[in-house]
Amino acid sequence: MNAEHRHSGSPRHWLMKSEPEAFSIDDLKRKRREAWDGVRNYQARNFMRDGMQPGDRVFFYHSNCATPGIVGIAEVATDAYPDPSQFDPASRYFDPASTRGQPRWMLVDVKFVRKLRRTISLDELKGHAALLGMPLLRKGNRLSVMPVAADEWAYILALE
DNA sequence: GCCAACGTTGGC
DNA sequence: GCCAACGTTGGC
Repeated sequence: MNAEHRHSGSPRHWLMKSEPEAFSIDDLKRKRREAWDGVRNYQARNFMRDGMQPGDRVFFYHSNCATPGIVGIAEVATDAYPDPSQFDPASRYFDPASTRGQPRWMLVDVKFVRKLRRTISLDELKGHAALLGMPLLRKGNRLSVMPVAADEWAYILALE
């Protein structure tokens, strides 16, 4: 994806993973809005930097927990900007190779939209042939930010 | 807690 | 530029 694809067409859809022990959908609900810091994977960064625009919808996914799955909906609230944590030596996300002049890591703010009425678990998603093309379901996938096709988005919402 | 899968790093 | 070693992710 590149700059010429930005701001064209209808809003895109995304999926963002978070470990609920670190930051859950309930945390987002309480705070209303959050800077999605700590992404240190280039592909995930590129989706935020080059693909996301304010108003895009996001599936909030709980990973590394008892029942991994989609638990809510958020919305992209900003364009991408430098992740402040990369400049903070006290942060676990500090990156000594990054400079303010040439920041390596970008993020967006996301805001809470709603919780799903129930968790749509990873296990359940795997049971739908229509969804098997999702990067989320690819074996060994470790991306924490990924696109969701419009038809997959609608299909999943219809499961709720 | 285990470990497969993957991305990154660094020696050469 | 190769690739082994290492660290991390995340399901189970």
